[in-house]
Amino acid sequence: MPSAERGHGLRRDVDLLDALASDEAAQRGGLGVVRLAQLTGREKSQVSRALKALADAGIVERNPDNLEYQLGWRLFSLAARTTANRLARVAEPVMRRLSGEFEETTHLCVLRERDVLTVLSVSPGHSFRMPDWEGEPAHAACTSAGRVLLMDSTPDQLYVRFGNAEPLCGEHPTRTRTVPELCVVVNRFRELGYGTEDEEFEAGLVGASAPIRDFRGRAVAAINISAPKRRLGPRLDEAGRRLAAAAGTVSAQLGFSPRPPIA
Amino acid sequence: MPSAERGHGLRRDVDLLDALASDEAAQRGGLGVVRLAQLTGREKSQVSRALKALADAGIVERNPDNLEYQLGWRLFSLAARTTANRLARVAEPVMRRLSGEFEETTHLCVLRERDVLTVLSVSPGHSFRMPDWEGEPAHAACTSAGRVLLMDSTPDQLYVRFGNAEPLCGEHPTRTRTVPELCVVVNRFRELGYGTEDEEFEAGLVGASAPIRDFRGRAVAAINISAPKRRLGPRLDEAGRRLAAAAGTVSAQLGFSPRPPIA
DNA sequence: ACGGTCGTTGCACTGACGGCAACTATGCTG
DNA sequence: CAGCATAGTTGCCGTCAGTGCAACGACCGT
Repeated sequence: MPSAERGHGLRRDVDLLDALASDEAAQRGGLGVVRLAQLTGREKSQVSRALKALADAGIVERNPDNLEYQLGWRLFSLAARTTANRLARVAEPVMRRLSGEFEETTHLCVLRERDVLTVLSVSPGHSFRMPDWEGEPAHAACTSAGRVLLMDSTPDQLYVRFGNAEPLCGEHPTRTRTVPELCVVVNRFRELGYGTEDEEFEAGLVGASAPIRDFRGRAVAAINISAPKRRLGPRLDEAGRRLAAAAGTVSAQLGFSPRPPIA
Repeated sequence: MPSAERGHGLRRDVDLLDALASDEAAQRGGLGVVRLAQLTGREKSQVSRALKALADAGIVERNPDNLEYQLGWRLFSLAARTTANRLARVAEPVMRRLSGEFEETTHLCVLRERDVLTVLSVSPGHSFRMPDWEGEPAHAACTSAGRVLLMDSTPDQLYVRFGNAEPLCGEHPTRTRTVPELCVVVNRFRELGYGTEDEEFEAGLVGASAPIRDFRGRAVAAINISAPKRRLGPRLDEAGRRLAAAAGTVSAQLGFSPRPPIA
């Protein structure tokens, strides 16, 4: 049996989409069949047929000249309907205000498996950094944003999520290496209402985060602000409180009522 | 024979995604397996399995409480990483048409910091696309394109972006020298849906611009047409309306849906 | 406890995907 | 212009993965 591995059918097509969203595809206008076959490890004939089907569905589009493929209109239409997008639309004005107040970049993050995904970045108007509002980069859950998103988890759930993958945060000089230690930190964050990080994710970088809750009360996202320690360090706890208030505003717009029914 | 038609594998899964993008799914938090089976005409067992695979790939997400599915972060990421690239592609043919109609050059502009960068220029004859994203000239935000790109900003944000750098447009005989004046102009443009300039950036030059929005509703670029006043002047408002319509076409291809974010 | 709905799982079947190879088209090189 | 290389499509057949049915477990309200 020469076939390396047989993914669950559809997962392979996702690989195609990922390849079409890669930097290489961005640099050039798109990607051809053979290149896509290389990138995904599939047969070029399969790639040809799969792409034809995908193009038929509008997921990808083809340039009639190059015969190169790119992501299609339907994907963008779908992306507009994701919860991440709804969140971003509600949170963006609040984040803009925060960015203006602190003159730093704020991020909107969601939790995916063991990673934190930055969905939206808002920089103050005069930021010198490029608009790196990438959707993709995923960080380990040793950031304040990640820990804030874990606030609702029980120790058992933390174990399920992180298994025995210790140390949790790789080789960084982090104080929390095991799940029990993470529980302690998360508990403190829960009582505070916000979380902070002090060079735990990256040297010289500090940050604060606060959870956004949906109508059910679940922490669905986190607002984060991070910056070099010498700039934000002294104001870190103030930033945390402001973030908590801002996150509360967003949560309210999502239908979250702080002290819901009952007790 | 219950089976209506058998699409090419993934096409059926696209039906699922479409159902998850429906208004019904947006109103409620998500959709359950049985409902999705009804909407797509598939077996519920198949829907269950297919969704499990899709969730595994990150295309959809599951609410652990309801067991309901909703569109996932990966769609958002794919689209976010590709919009910049797609922008020039979908805008180019539209701009070519506009150039032909008006016999003038159209520009595609993006906002960076306090400057407007021209990314693509289309003349009735040929088109020049700027290498990388670095457009060659950087104009102050006193052009119609720049102001159109500022349509979503609040006065506070404008202050953050431009600080106290007055007069805003250098020594040119411009009517807007301060941020409050800029706010007035921007507000008018927002109501119009397009913006115009009359010798404000350069003597003898008039122009019109309209904003292009991506799938998340952000004004990511502006489509602009500028020419000597004696040629374009009389048709300037007509040009503005045409630009707004053209920009709407491009926005739609970027997944922009005019609907407001949430109830 | 009961019926009702929702969601998952087991299992046999078959048709659609998987790979190989032949074919066409285009471009580069001597 | 022949020759070679690369890109892309199509035909073919074996087999594997999706399909449908039905049984099962979970949950909810009366």
